[in-house]
Amino acid sequence: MLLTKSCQYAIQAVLFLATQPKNSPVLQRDIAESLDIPNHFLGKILQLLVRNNLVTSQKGISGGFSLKLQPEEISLFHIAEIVDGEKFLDGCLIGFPNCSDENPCPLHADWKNTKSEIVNTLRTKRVKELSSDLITKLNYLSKNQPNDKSD
Amino acid sequence: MLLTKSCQYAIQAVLFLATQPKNSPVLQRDIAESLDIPNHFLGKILQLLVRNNLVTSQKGISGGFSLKLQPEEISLFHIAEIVDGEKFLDGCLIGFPNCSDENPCPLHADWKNTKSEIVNTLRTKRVKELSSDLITKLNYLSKNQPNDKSD
DNA sequence: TTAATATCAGATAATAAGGTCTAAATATCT
DNA sequence: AGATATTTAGACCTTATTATCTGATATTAA
Repeated sequence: MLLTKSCQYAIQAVLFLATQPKNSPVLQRDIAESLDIPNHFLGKILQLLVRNNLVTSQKGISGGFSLKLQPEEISLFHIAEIVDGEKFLDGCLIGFPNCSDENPCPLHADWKNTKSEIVNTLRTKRVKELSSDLITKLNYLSKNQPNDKSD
Repeated sequence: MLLTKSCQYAIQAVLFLATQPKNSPVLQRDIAESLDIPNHFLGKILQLLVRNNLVTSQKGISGGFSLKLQPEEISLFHIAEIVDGEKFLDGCLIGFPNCSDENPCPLHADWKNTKSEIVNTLRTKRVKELSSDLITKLNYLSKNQPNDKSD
């Protein structure tokens, strides 16, 4: 898996927030149910996003989460860096220690190339244009698998 | 991590076997020490390769492991399928359930494209041409980090 | 004041990675 | 032929990491 579950959930949650009307915080529970993510696991992830200024939170009645940055400012790479760490795409494909430009493994050049394409995709894709696509998906989910994992 | 450690070790081991003279089995211990792989973990992986007819083993004195197929017949994809499972590259980048061509997540098309490139690389790269590159790497390793993890 | 909500520490479960030990096979030596 | 040392095979155990759950605390709108 290229991205951890935490990271996948984070991306999903941010995209989801972007589909919701701004200025009206969304409950963690609603996010979890809509996306079929374990509720409390999502909580931890959202806290991380809050601490990193991607999302704001509001406690108490009519509280919840909403995006802090504009959807066109947030790239998927941004989210991945926060959740999976800055070097989430570093490392040698076949696990050689000390694999580098100077001491490349037999696949170094190819993998480096592929990685830069992936990074490019993640940097280019921003929440704004992705979130609209998400709505279709959510409709599908709500029709085909009623969520029942939350409490 | 795209490939599990087991898979990375498997690829390293197969490449290493390809650098050794055919018809003279290589000891598991020697493979482990040369590549700095935990010896007994490697054992398990080699057994898997044997069961899948990629490698042959010979017990007893002057026994060891050697390639069963020709180095030009073995692609990295072949190894990855055996160790990480046939669907090691399936699945949605951001973890949507039911992500498919019919019900794509917002990144489906891009990720599908990237995956097919990765598959293409892994299918194209065969042990023959990669193993010679490996020798350079091994020389570097032997100079810079004497291996001491084996028993 | 209260109910609703996020926050946070910590426990538990699942999976990946690695280790220990014994059995089975086999070339070599006598 | 039989004993022996060497080596792979395999069952089982431990550790590390990731994923998930539980419950108590802090905050805040009503």
